[in-house]
Amino acid sequence: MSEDCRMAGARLGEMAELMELKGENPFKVRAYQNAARLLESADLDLKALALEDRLTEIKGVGQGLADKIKEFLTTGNIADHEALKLEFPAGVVEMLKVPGLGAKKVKLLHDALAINNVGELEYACTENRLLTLKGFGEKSQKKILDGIALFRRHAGRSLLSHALEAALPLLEAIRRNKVVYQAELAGSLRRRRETVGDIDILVSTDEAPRVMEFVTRLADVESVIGSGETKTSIRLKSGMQVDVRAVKPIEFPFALHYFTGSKEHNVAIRSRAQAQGLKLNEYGLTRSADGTPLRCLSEADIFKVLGLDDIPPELREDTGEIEAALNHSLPKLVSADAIRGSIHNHTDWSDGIATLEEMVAAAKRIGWSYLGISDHSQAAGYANGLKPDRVVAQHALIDQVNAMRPGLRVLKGSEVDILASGEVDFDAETRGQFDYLVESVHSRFNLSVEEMTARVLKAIEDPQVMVLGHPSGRLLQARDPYPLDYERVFAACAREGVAIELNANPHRLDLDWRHIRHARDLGVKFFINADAHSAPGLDDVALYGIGLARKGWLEATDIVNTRDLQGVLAFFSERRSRAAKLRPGRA
DNA sequence: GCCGTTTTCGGCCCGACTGTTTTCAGTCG
Repeated sequence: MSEDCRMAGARLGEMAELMELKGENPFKVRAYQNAARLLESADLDLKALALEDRLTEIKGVGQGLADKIKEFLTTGNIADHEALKLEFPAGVVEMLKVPGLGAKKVKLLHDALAINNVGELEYACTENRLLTLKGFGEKSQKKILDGIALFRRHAGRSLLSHALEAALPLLEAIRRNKVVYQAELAGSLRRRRETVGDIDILVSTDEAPRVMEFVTRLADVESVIGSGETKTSIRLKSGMQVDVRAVKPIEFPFALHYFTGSKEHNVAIRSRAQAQGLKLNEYGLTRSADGTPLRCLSEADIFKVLGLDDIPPELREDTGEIEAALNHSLPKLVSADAIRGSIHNHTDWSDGIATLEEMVAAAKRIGWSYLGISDHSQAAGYANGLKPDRVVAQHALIDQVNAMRPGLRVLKGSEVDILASGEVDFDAETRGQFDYLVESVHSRFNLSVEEMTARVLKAIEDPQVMVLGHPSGRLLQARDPYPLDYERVFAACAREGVAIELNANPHRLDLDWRHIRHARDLGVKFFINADAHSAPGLDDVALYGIGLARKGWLEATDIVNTRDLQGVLAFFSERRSRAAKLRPGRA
């Protein structure tokens, strides 16, 4: 049922893009965007609501949109949407993804220069054809070329979350096939990389051709790229490519290790095997001298034969995991059941879609013992940030909820903007009313590395700041991280007792796992936070945040929100006393 | 197209930044 919701939302979103290109009333476009965003992150039984004529009870859905949704539910299409698609080729819509290009400019490029896709746009830039257009100069042409380069770097890859959502149902379907003994995800998906190029599924069976045949007939398949006896590549309707490989049961552990990668990890492992007089490939592990196969029933067995501890897939990036496995110093990686709460979450008081009570109920369902509410601060006008009077009102509500003993403790927080000056939003008195602050950069991304670092370092000094939120500011496939001297920021966080956030939103996954270990080695502690803007958003901690922490080699003790409520409050007071010692006399 | 202690029309967030202009349009968050 939530699938209907997501798909209807996606359709309305596409319609909004097309209407924007067409130059429709911007407020009408926004109405479609709002409804799309809401539907895509909500979990409503649309069919039931439609049947009872109650679609208009959804906030932001009036009679017009209700009719469109109903049309989609009954016919699978929306006539207006089909008509709009005829007006603009898909390549024109794609140009909207180039940073710096909006609907107006794309339409002008399409109308005046007959540019139909990103490739033609790039060519037109190199021919200086944009310069003839009103409102375009050399700098904008250069900016568009840079934007295309960024767009290209991400093309063909998918977010981990999208890939997992597509892969898990396929995996289940394959596992249900009775000639399949075992099936697992492999590749970068199994290693929980933040983006993946394709979905790899490995199958153990004695009847490979039957499995291959079965795979080509799965529901979501758009086309079969290729299909042989043991390997089939398909393209899903979503555009994602899936490679399914079938091996014999005895080969499965070796193939699983091989196809999980990374390539770099495999090279290092194979050379280690070679040095021991062994040969490792996707079919087995044999003695080089006489070809005698060594039996392994699991990946752990393979590592054991090579004198190594079992290396979790997330660590297989050839960044020291093999040495650690040799020295028995691999970390005992954190798991989802260790998490006791999340302290960076939004409600409909700012830009979330769920009420505070709904968020609390969802957190309770997960089994958390505390939930921090951290709506945006006043400077975040675009996100409906709270002014001091609304802070007071929200705190009264939180007191009320806590007084009703909801089964967990609601903490009073705020995601405060780090202003361009490095000041933290709100006056000191208002800041003092919170249990804690998560501070984040949301504006002025184009500072130099010195300016940005100075800005963040200054903001860390506020004694109420407990967490540095999404430290790099990156949006996967959409926005590069802003320049920041991580070394100095990590050192300052360690000294101040300020934790660094591992933002579990699948579009962020920030701090990047490549930096996490270094921060930990400098003494930094972490929060894995949902940054939820809806009730289901809280699940991102378990779905994606844990994978991020594991890729960063973290154990439960590195992560503050594995502690109970008292432990988290103790972390806050420790932070305050450190700030007081570092800057005696300041509030 | 949605919404209503401003309720059936008229507003819907709005300021900063950029590149282009010479007072502004488009994009972004």
